[in-house]
Amino acid sequence: MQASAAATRRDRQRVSTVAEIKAAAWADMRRSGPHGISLRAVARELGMAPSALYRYFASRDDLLTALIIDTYDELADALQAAYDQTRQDNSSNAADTFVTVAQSYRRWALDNPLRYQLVFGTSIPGYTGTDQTTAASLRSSAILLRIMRDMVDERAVDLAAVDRLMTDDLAQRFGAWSEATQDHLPRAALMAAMLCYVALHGAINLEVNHHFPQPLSGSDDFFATTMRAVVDRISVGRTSVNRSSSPSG
Amino acid sequence: MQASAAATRRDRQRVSTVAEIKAAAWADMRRSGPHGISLRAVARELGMAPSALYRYFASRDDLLTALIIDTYDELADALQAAYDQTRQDNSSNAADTFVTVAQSYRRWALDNPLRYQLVFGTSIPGYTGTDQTTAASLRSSAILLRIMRDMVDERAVDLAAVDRLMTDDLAQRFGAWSEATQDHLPRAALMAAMLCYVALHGAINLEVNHHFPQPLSGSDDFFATTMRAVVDRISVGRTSVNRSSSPSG
DNA sequence: GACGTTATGTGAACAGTGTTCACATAAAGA
DNA sequence: TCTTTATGTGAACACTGTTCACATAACGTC
Repeated sequence: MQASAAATRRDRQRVSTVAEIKAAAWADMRRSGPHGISLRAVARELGMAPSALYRYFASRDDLLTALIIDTYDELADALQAAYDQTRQDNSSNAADTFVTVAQSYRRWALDNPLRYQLVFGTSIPGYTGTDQTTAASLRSSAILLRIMRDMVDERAVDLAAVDRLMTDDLAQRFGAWSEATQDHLPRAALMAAMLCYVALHGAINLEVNHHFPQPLSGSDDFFATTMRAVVDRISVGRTSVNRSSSPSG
Repeated sequence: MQASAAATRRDRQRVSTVAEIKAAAWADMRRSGPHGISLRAVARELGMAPSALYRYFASRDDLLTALIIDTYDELADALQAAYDQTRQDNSSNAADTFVTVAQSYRRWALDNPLRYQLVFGTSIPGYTGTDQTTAASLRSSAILLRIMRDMVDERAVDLAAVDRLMTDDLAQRFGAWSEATQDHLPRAALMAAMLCYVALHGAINLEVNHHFPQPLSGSDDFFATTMRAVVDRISVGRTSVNRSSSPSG
């Protein structure tokens, strides 16, 4: 009887094989696009029969789901790292942190377009397993909500102004959401977070999918300015001014 | 020799067959998802040999590209109709028109999720033919720019404020874009349009792909309020106030 | 009208795919 | 040592997109 971490040798072999399969699948995807993954190609690369893969993944879609979950985790790691690094530099406020984390989000998406498209594109044809994938996405959104918590604590969010935007229906919906969360962010803060997230997602998604107009392609400033603008929209005492040529630096 | 419109009977037969193929492809997609389209299934549905389809489309990807282009046109038609209808009601200003057109955009996307995902998801594995598809997308963006033109004419956009947001690099990029367009919209107006478009795309894309938090699922108000907020962000004399429970009505 | 040309459709074939199944074999636990 | 369990094999099935030689029907032209 060994320690439960190492477990039996066969167990260790198993996780190693699973990792190999995933690695080969990523390599295959790098060649054939997000949906061009082929079980047989993966099996060929590992030098085993195609049917052997079914000992590790119940189907091709299951393999894709595993890759999606890993990708969510990877994104969350990137965001968490950016958050931690910016926060420990205690000269910057929460609004700056948001812009920095948003930029690292974009950087990750542009550096890993395949991973991004796998997660935020039309993932799986019959997309089952929505339970697992949405659970995996929670870590990323938790980081964004954490930043909003910081902003609220710093009195940086104009909660009254955002509240004034909401209809009765919206106030009720965000109120319900607020009560469902652990740390009860004010409903206006959740609305503010959604406003930021919508802009963040829209900008990145358009850019990764090449839906940007030519003159903006590859512009770091546009994204930074957009994030600045939206965070300014929900801030107290809107004082956005002209910044030097590279606001990301 | 007949009129060039009707052309020969064979030509008429051809466009009819093309239409039938597309219709069968849409039906197939309704069953098997955006990427589950099968040439053989389409051929089976039309009662013809699979190889016969190659007389009409050079490949499966070509068929998909045709569907994408048709979809872009369909979306542009929906936006154009919303624009025309709102503008002829000359009591509403351009900012209202933007919100209305944005809502019809969202409505179209929610009513036709497959079409939407086909265009804005990870379209074609090796996505060739970007030339044709981007050309087809121009009609839709032209409508949004047209609304921005209306807003500028109504002095509704705070061009100075938006200009103050831009870095030197951005000012140059948007300046180049402005000179490249037909009616020379001020660079700040183009930036303002992009800010609106980013929010519009982000909100719709998240909702269609089910990336919204539970309490917001199916909320018309959230989208309307978000669009209001972003258009207010770039407007002169920001006067956004609480509206009645259904701002879309 | 008849005649060559062009467009359209057929069926077989090829290479590839995901998935299943009966079977072998190596490792693990009793 | 013996039984159970996990892992791997190879053949098979039912698909897929695509190509090719071949037939046929409609067309433009003489």
